[in-house]
Parts: sequence; C-alpha cells; structure tokens
Amino acid sequence: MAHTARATITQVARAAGVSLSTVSRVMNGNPTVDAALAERVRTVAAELGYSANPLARSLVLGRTQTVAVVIPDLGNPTFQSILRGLSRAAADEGFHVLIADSAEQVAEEATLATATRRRTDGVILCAPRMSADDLAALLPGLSPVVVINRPPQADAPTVAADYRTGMAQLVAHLYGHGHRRVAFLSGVAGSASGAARRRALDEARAAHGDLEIVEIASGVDFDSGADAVDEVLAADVTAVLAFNDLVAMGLLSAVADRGIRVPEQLSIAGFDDIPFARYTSPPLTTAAVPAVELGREAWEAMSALLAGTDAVPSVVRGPALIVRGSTGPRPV
Amino acid sequence: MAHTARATITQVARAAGVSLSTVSRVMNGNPTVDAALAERVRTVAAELGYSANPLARSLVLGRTQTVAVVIPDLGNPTFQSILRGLSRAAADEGFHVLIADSAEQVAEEATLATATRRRTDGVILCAPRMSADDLAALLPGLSPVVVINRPPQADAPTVAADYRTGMAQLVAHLYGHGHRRVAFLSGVAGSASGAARRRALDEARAAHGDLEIVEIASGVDFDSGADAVDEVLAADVTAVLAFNDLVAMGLLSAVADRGIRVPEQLSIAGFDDIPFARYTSPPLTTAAVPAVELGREAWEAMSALLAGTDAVPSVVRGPALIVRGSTGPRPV
DNA sequence: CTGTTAGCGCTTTCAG
DNA sequence: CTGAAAGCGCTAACAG
Repeated sequence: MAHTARATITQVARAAGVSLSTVSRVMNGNPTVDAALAERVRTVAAELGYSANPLARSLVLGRTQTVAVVIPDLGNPTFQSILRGLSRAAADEGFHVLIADSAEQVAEEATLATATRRRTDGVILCAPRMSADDLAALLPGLSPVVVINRPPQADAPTVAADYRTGMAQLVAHLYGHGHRRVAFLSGVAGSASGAARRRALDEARAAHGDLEIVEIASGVDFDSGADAVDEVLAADVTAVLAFNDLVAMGLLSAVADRGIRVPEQLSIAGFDDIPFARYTSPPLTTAAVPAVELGREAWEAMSALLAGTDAVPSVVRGPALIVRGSTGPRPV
Repeated sequence: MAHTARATITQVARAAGVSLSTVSRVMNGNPTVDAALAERVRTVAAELGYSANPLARSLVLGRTQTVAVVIPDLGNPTFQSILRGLSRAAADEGFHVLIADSAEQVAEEATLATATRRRTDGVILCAPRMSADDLAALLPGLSPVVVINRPPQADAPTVAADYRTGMAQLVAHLYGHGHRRVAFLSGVAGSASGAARRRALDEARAAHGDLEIVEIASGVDFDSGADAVDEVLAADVTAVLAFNDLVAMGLLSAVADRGIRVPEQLSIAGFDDIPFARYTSPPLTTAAVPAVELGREAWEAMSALLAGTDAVPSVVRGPALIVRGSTGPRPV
C-alpha cells in the first residue's frame, strides 16, 4: 500500500488516543510503557504504516546513522573494493553510506569532506591526494574521521596497506630471478603510497650494489601504462615494476602488440591484485592489497570512534606477494 | 581554523545584532535585505565559519539534496560505471548520493529502497532483481523514482540498454562468420536483461533455420564462466555467447588452460564492454553497454522528476557491437 | 506509567 | 526592510 503522505507521530498519537511521548517511547522500545497500551500503539502504527521520520530524529538526536566516504576516483578498482567492503560493514550495523567522488581533483577533497561531514556522523577519507600539511589541517575539523592509505595521523586513526613491504617483496622476487636492471613506472606525483614504494626501492638499491632501478614517470591507469612502452623498451631493462595493476596491464598489452613475450623477454609486475589481474595473459604477478578488508577495517575504526572509544588503533595490512605468470627469470 | 562546535544561526544573529530571520534571508540570498546590513551579517558569518545546518534545513524544507541508489552488487563493473556516471552528474547539480548495496539479496531490495527513500529526495533502482510484480508494487510508494535496466514501468521513468538488439548484433556477427551451432551461457535466472537476450536468440533461430543455440546455465561472474568450460566443450559448438564479459573472461581463461585457441578453435563473445574487456587476450568481442551514460541519464531523469516535470520520458540506449579478437570465422 | 513542555536549527508567514 | 512567532517531526527532561 502506497502512502502518498506518510503518517506523523502526531497522527499516530491521535489515532491511538495517547500522547506523542507515548508513541515515541513505544517506537523506541522504551519498556516503561504499559504492555496493553504499547500493543495498541503498535497496532495503530502498523495500520498507518508509520515509522519515525529519520530527518527529524537526526536533528534532535544529533546523529544521522550515515557516514561519508570521499574517494579520489570511483573508477579505480581498488577504491571500488574498499568502498564495497566499507559499505557492507556499515550496512551490517545499520549505517548508511554517502559517497563523494573527487574525480582526482585534489582541490575538491577538502570541500567535499567538509560538506558531507555536516550531513553525516563521520567521514572516511579514502587515499586522499592532498598534501600532508593540508590533511593535517583538515582532520581536526572533521572528527570523527578515519583515513585510508596515508601514514599515521595525529587526529585520526589510519587504515593502510604497507606499500613499502609489498614493493620490497616484489623487488626481492625480481632480484631472486636474476634481474639487475629494473624499471619503475612511478605513478602520480603526490601519492603517499608512491612514496612508500619508492622507499622500498631505495632500500633495495642500498642492499644490493648491483641493482639498478630506472624510474619512469607514468600515470595510474591503463593508458599511461601503454603510453610508457617506448620509454620502457628504450631503458634496456629486463623487468618492470608498474605503479599498479592497471599500469601493468596497459604496458602488458602494449608490449604484446610489439611481439615481445612476457615473461621470456620482459618480466612485468603490478600492484594491488585487482580482480582482473589473474585474467590477463600471462596472469599478473603482483602484491595483493586486501582492499575489501581495508574497507571493512576502516568502518570498524569509524564504528569504534562513534562508540566513543578513546584511542582507536591504526592498522597496517601487509600486502601478500602473488607470483603469477608475468614474471620469470632474467632472459639470458 | 577548526570549529569544535559549529556556529548556529542564533549565534550569528546575536553577534551581528540582528534577528534570525535576517541572517536566514542573507544566507539564502534574499534581496530584500539592506545592503549594508547584509554585508555585516556576511562578515560575521564568515568570522564564525557559519553555514546553515543541512539537517535542519532538510527538515523544514522537506528536501535533502540527496538521492539514493540501490545496486545489486557494488562489485559488478557495469554497476560501478553506472554509479560513477550518476554520482558525477548528481554532484554537478549539487546533489549527494547515498548508496545501498543489496549484495544480490533480492529480498533486501525493497527494504533498502524504502529505507533510503526516507532520508533522500528520490531513489534510483539500478537493475533491480525483484519480480515485475514486486517492482510494480514498490514503485508508487517510492516516488520520485527512476529504474535502470528494466522494461518501461507505469510509475517511473526508465533508463535502459537494449540488450535484445545488442544480442541480435552479436548473433548476426557470429552467424556471418559461419557459426551454426552456438552456446549461450545464460546467467542468473530472473534477470530482465537475460530475458531480452533470450528473445534475441529466439528471433535469430526463427530467422535462420540452420542456427542452433544451446543454452547452458551459468552465473554472472568470472568463476561461473570458468566453471562452465566442460559443459561448453561437451556441447560441440564453434562459438559461445557469454552472459556478460565477466563470464566470457572466466571461460576464456579456462579454455586457454586447456590449450584451446581462441578464436581459431572457438569464438567467444561477451556483453557489456567493461573496461577490462579490451585487455584480455585475445581482446573480447562484445556489445558495449554505455554504462556511464546510463548513469548520467538516470540522474537526468531524476533531476527532471525533482523539478516537477510531469512526463519524464524513458530512454533506451542501443549497445554497440565491438568486434575484437575473441571471435572469428568458424573453424573448418 | 503517562502527559506536558521545551527545544534540535532552520525557514517562512505575518505584522509593523 | 526587519523582527516576532509558528512550526517541520521528533526526543527527552520534567511533572504528576
């Protein structure tokens, strides 16, 4: 039955011959109401198809049962997985999720976060692109807030994958296969996870005097991987570490077009282990970022914050090295 | 500057030495306020970092500047693209988007739609899985509502891809390449778009007496495509039409493992043209569903509804046949 | 145990 | 042009 105009608490009260407060108490399961009366109110409420207006409740209670998620790009598979994990975890606790896609417009991030925060109980910043200073300045006004994939923060718990360790595993894997000259497709400039990757590379170079790593600028998507093919081939390397799986796949496809065989002539590794990584040919060696879990854990941190937990711990998840067919021994 | 407790309109009024109404008028750009006074209010508001509480506004205005989107699976690339197109279009008009992932739980759809509707100005049902009767019954109580990828409805504008035509193009493509015995991996049972595909198949059979189509049950994801490999090979066909790209990719990968060459020994076509379809090897022949546009158009329909447009037209977009390397002539 | 009253923060008549 | 007052729909003291 469709109710053109929804019933209000006043109408229910009148229909049941009681006061507003009684209806409110009954609807909120307050046990200090006479059983028979409560039953009558429930019946009337059911007949009228009544349930409390969430907006009015939000205004008076000061909570909306909603959190906002600010994402740099809804088209990025890793963020999609994070969002999915987060959304389902939140839904399990009866929370709604408001999404805000900044479409990689760094300047929009703070605006979106601040704006969405006002209609929600908290905001989750997913891999914000803004500078460390901007982030630090923004956080206090957003509380409660949790941040995904940035270094630990003073004013917010953090949930992140350990990109440094993941990259270290990838390099070790390649080095173990005899590769000594490797290209790194470095992705977007300000990325925090990019800095972590680079740190791992520096450490590897320090540990192995005979390891050369050539950094080649790139973007973070398919096309930038494909576009980098000439530079990669010119760099005379035997293996390449792509910024992420998307870049790796773009490169894979471009080198295939040139008749170069992977991994016989060139090894290529990605990062993230997006759902499609196993379906390329050859399947992609990568470091698996547990995106869905990251999303779930971000919700859990938010949930703890909302519950008033004083010190919510930050969490770091180590990516797992996934060796598939796109990497192999250095060509002789 | 972080404001622990946000300023209220009352505080601004007091600080500026005016009444609430004046502040309200100024903030809403009401021109009937003395210029000097308005300027003073604006200054004070800026100093206090004031902006109206959206919740309170929503309650009194009866609109939230938010719409809800109910999706069967946030993990499905096509739905992700639809969501992205929708979210950006809505954001461009200053609207927020609340997401609800039913996780393919058909029974949840109505509940989610009804619940989210109450905190928003309208809801967009993305490819709802529920029966036609359930949908028809649900729609009136949700108004304004728009439906994606279902047949035209009495109580809501509809935005859909023409799966029948898309499938017809695919069959024609295969038939033209000499294929006469083709498998169809049929996907999930109740799907409206599945019925449209099947209709195209029936028509093709009617048009070509020598065309055989073997229907093989499957799911809608990678794994179900891979799982179907034995049945496909046993069916003795020269080409297969997968329910969607995911299924096609799963099958592609499974047949590759068995050393079967595509398209020389077997042609495989997908549906949707998800972003990864061009990166499989061979790249996937498919029917391109313009998902991002569908999302944008769904928003436009909602926007029109919100603006009070009486008869918002439904729109149908014809998928484009994309011929890539996974289909070819029938093996001799 | 139940009803009356006072707000939550804002917009909008209605007077002046 | 500006202020006072009512009210959006609900919850939570506060009395009885």
